[in-house]
Amino acid sequence: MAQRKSRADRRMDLIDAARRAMIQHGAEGVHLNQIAEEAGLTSGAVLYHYPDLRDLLIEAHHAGMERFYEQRVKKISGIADPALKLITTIRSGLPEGPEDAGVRLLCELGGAAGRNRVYGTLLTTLFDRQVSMYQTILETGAAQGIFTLAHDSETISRTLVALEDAYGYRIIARHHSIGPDKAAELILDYARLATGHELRPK
Amino acid sequence: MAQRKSRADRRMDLIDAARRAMIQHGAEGVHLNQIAEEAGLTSGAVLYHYPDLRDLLIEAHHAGMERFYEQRVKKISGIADPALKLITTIRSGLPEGPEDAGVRLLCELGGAAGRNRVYGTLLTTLFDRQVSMYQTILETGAAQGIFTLAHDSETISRTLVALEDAYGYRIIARHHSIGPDKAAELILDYARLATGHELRPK
DNA sequence: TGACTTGTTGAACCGTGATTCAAATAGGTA
DNA sequence: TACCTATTTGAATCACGGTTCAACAAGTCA
Repeated sequence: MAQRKSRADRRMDLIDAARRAMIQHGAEGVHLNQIAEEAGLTSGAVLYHYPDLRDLLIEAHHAGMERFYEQRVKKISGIADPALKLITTIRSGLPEGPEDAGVRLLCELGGAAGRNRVYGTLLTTLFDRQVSMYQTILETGAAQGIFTLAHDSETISRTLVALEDAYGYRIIARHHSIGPDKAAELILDYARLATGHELRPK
Repeated sequence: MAQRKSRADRRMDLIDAARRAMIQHGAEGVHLNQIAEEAGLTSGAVLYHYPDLRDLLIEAHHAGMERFYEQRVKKISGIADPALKLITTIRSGLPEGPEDAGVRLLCELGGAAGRNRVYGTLLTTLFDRQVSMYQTILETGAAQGIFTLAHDSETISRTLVALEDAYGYRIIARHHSIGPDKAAELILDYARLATGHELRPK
């Protein structure tokens, strides 16, 4: 028998198992047994913790987004220079490659969001949070006279997040000439235009 | 009994039925019976024409993309002025609203493209074709001295298509403040920066 | 130690979807 | 008209996924 665990621990395991299963089989194509297998349990045990599987899937998506966002915040937390911060932030929004689990999970939701309001809200919220993150950086840089913004910070930030999203999809779909490096360069090209800063990492 | 049809006619019907069924139930969550019902046939009849359902789904996606692309080309075909052509093209790449069937179908593929090479290739091909479409417009405008391009035409075009894609997803997910009009305005803001043209429709 | 709680299994059951195929039917054709 | 072939149906079958639940195992606590 699989090791017995506390309710809280097991739920965390299951959320993680669901995340992995969804990446393999799709957010909507995933089956209870696949999640159970991924967690090393039987389907009954999964149902014991999540009588309604949809709740588990939503929690897994929520956790995936939270993790994605936190990782980004962490990567830029120690950086003071707005230019370097902007460069790092752009990079942190892109998948590391076609197999990047965090972004794969987010991409799974794009289609489902059209049919499922909860997923739509999750994605929308994540988008807005990322926009805020960029706005802070841009306005700090502008206040310091480092950036000369071509538009208001919200417009530029929305564009930056949109570009990350779209190139994320391209990378996941294995575009032959747009990988993480090329995508970062394309977004930086825009950022230069929008901030009037050359944005060269020292 | 449903009306008897020629092989070619029936296949067209089925492709359309599959398209509708996938929008309702997801590209991967769709079932044979749902497609059959949408086509007004029984599951057996569907299998008679498409012994492997995956072939039908791929053809349906392919047809959806073809239709989407052709509609865009058609909308801009009569326009001579590069600026107006650019504005119209941008608008034609966005869904008309959250229910827009063409874009919904494309969004369905985003996640699946990570797992399915065929879908990845389809999306990548569409992306590249749209980039070419923009390049033609930009270079015509530049040659006429109307546009002053801030980057090479490929970079700008990729950015434009990426923005369309990303805002398409936002609109489908029902973002509270980004609808078709706002999205078009955001993309135009970038296009102004990149072309040096004010891009005001007369 | 023994009762009690909680987590897990495994088997049984049920409904559903895919698949197969003989029979029925519509259209075309000689 | 009668035949021929392509298309469609409907029922039977099979496989599989979700759901339930009695039994069991592993902790917990008095």
